[in-house]
Amino acid sequence: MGGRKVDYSPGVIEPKWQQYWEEQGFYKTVEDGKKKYYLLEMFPYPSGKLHMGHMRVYSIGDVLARFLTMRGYNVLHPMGWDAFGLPAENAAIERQVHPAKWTYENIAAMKKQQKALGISYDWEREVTTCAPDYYKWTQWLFLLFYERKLAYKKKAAVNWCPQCATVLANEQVEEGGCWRCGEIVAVKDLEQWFFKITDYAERLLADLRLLEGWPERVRVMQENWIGKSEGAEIRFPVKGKELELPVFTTRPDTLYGVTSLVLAAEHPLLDKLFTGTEQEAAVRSFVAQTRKLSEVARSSTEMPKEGVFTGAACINPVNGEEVPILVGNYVLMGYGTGAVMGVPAHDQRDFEFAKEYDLPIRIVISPPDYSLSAAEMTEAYLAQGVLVNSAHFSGMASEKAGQAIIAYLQEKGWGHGKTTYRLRDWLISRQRYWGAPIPIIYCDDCGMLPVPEQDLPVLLPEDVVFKAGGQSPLEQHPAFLHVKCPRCGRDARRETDTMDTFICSSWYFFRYTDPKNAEQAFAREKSDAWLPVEQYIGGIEHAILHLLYARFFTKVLHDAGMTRAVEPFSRLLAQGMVNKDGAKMSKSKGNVVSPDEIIKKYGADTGRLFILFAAPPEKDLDWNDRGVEGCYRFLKRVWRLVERYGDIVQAADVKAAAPDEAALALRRAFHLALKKVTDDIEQRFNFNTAISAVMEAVNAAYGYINEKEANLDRAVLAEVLEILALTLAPFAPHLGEEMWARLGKKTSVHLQAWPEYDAAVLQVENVEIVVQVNGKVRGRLIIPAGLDATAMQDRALRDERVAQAVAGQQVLKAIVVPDKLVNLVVR
RNA sequence: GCGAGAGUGGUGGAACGGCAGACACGCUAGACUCAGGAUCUAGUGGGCAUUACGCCUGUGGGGGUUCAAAUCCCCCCUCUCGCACCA
Repeated sequence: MGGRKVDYSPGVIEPKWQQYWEEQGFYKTVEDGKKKYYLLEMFPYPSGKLHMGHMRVYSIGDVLARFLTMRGYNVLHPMGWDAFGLPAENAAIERQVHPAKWTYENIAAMKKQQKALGISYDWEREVTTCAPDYYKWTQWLFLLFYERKLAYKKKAAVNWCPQCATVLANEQVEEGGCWRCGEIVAVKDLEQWFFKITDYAERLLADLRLLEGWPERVRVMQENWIGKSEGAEIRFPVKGKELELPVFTTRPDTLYGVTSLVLAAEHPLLDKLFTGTEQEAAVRSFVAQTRKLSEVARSSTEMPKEGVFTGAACINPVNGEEVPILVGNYVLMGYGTGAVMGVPAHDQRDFEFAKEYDLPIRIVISPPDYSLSAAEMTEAYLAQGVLVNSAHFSGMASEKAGQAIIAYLQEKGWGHGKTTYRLRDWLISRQRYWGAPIPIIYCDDCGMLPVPEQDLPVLLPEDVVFKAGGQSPLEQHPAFLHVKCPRCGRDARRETDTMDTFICSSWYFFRYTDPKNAEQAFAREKSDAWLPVEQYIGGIEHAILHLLYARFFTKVLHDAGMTRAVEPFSRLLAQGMVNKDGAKMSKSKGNVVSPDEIIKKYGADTGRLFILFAAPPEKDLDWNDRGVEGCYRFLKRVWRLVERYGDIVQAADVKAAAPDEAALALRRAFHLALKKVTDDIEQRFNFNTAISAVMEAVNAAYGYINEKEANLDRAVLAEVLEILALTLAPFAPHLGEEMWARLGKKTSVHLQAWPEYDAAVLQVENVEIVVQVNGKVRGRLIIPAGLDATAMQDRALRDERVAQAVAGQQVLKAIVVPDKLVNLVVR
C-alpha cells in the first residue's frame, strides 16, 4: 500500500467535530411528532473536576442517546448542576472565595470536560439549582408543600453534625456518622423544618411495584427503609395512676405472654412513674448513663441488654395481671411508641433481657411438632404456632389469634390495629448559607407567614462573611434578616435556614422540560409531554436518598395537579463504580485516573470505548491502563481501514459482479455484528458485548483484506465500512463522524437512521454441527442448513470418528437440535 | 443476624439448558524493521501426547434433575453490598 497515510489523531478530529456539532445545533431537542424518549443521567455536584464515575455515567447515557436518536426517537437528553451545597461554603471559608464564584467556575470547567467527551446534551436546557431563576421555584414548591400541610416546623431530637455545623436528615446519617464528612452525629433538641414524607409512606411503598424497570436491590433498599410493619397498639393502664402506656407490637397473638413493660430512656411519661419511689435514684442514674451513650453504641446489637425497675407497674388489659415497668437500653424512642411489651418466650431481645433480670418467661405459643419448656429454653421461640395459656384464644393459630385479639381489644377499647413505618419525616432545614432560603417570615404579631409568591425569589445576599465553624452568615446579615411583615407591615424577620440540597434535586427533571419558564416551575403540558423519564442512570449511592425524595416530590406534584406522572423514573440503571487496582479511586491511595488525562493521551473516543467495554454497566469496573491501550489500538485499526479504503470504495461500482464466497462471508460478519449490537444495546444495555461484536467484524475485515489483497470486492467493502461507521457512531462519535465523512457522506452520521441488518445475508448454506455421543463431543461436521432430524442423524452416524465411538453399541436415542447438534445416546 | 447479588484461564470478562473461555489485556513465537513500547501473522485453561492433532480433565465444594448443567433444584463454603436491638 503506497501513498502518504495520516495517523489516527483524536486530538485533531475530536475538537473539529465537537465544534461542528455545536455550530449545527444537533442536540437541541424540540417537541415533534416522533415517539419521545426522556433519557437522563443524574446531574452532578459541580466539584470542579469530572471523575471516572462521571465519565462512565455520561458515556453510558450518550451511547443510548445517540443510538435512540438513530432509531428514530425524539430524545430529550439534558444536563445541569446540583449546585448548592456545603463544599462551596467550605471553599469560601478556607480560601475566601465566594461560593457563587467557586461554583460557577467549577461548572464552566466541568462543562468544558463534558464537551470534550463529546456528549450530546441539549445545553439550551441546562439548569443550575443555585441560580435564582431555578431556586425561585424551589422556594415556590416549598410554599406549595407548606400550603398542603406537608411542610411544618417542630422541635425534635435531630441529628447534628458538629463538623458541618448543621442538622442532617435521617437518610443522611450513615452508621452514626455524617454522610458527607463522617463526623459522629450528635443528637440535639432543635426547632426544625420537616417535610411530611410519612404521609406518603404507603404510596411510596406500594408504588415500588410499578417500578419493574428498577433493579431489585434498589427497590428492596427502599422497601426496608420505609419499613412497614403491621400489628397493634395496645394501651396498658398504669397501676394506681391516671396514666396509660401505649405499646406497639407486631405480635398481638403473644399478648398473654407479657411479663414486663419496657420503656425507652427518653420516654416522656417516665418521670411520672418513678418520681417519689425508692427506685428514683437508680432510674435517674440509668437514664443519664444511657442517654450519654452515642447513637452508634446504643443501636449496636453487641450492646448487652440492661435496664432498671421503675417502681411502677401496669395492668395487662386482657388478663388483669400486674406487670412491672422497666427502663431498658434496647428500646428506641424513635420507633413505635417508645415502649414495648416484654414477651420473653417469643422475642429474642425480651428473652435476653428477662434472663438478665429474672423476669418470668411464659409460653403462649406452642410449636406444631413439640412442646416448649420455659426452664429449658435457650432462646425465644419466634415462629408462629398455636396459642396456649391465652384464655379463650387458646387453641387458635397465631395469625388468626392476632386478628381476633385486635378485634377484642378494639371492642373493649384497649387498643387497635396499627401500621407503623420506620420512615421518619424528612428534616429539610440547614443552618448554612449556600442553599435555597426557606421563604418564611416571622412576625411578632402575626406569627409565621409564607413569603408572598410575588416576592419570590428570596435572594441569597452576596455580601456575606464566612467564618469557620460558626453560625450561618445569614443570621448576621441585617439586610437579609430584617423584613416587613407581609400581613401587618411591621418589623419582622426572615427564616435564616436554607433548604437541604436534596430538595433542589427532587424536581430538576421537571424543570428540564420547560427550563426557561418565568411564570411557573414548569408548564404541565410540557412536563406531561416528556415525563416520566424512560431511562434514568446514576450511581447506586442514591438508592435511598435522592430516589426516594424524587419519588415523593413527584407524588406531591401529582396530587397538586401539576403532573400526570405518579412515578418519575420508569427504568433505572444503577451503574457500578470505577475502581483501580481493586480499590476505589482516591487521592490518598494515589490511584486516581482523570478523564482529562485519558482524553489528552488517547482521545475521548478511546476513553468512552474502554469504559463501556471493560464491564457491563451495572457492575463495578476496574480501570486498567493496558485495557485502554487495547481500545486505542482497536480504533487505530478501524482508522486504517478508512484511511486505506475510504477513497477506493467511493469509486466503487455498486453493481459490480456478484460477490464471491469470501466477500459474502464478510457481509455476513458485519450484518451479524449489526444484529448483535442492536440487540445488546436495545435489550440488555450490554455495551461490552456490543463492542466485542464490532471488534470481531473488524477482525473479519482484516482477514478478508489479507486474503484478497489484490482482488477486493469494492461494493462489499463499501457496504461494510458504512455499517462500521454507523455502528461505531454511538460509542466513538468523533471517529464515526470522521469515517462517515471520509466515505464521502455529506450529512452527519449522527443524523442517519440506524441500519437494519439483512436477514437474508445471515442465511448460510452450510452449518457446522456438533455430534455428541452420550453427551461428549465426538465430532463436528459441516452439513447443509435446514436439514431435518433424520438426515442429520444419518450424517452424524456416517462420520468416521462418530462411527468409531458408537461402534459395537446400540443407539438408544438421538436428540437433534436443528442446525446445531446431534446427541446420540448409546449403550 | 436478616436481605440482595456474585464466585468461570495469569487478568477484565463471554456463553436463549446444547461446542465453556467470544472479545480484549498479558504472555510466547515469527514477519517487517537501524530500532520498536508501531504494525501484521500464529499460538495461548490445565494435564498427557504430538507419527495421526487425539485423549483425559475443567466454571468455589458436595449432591440431584436431564440425552445434555457455568446455566435449573438442594446443602455447604467464600466474597461484595445494603439493613441491623424497628418491638
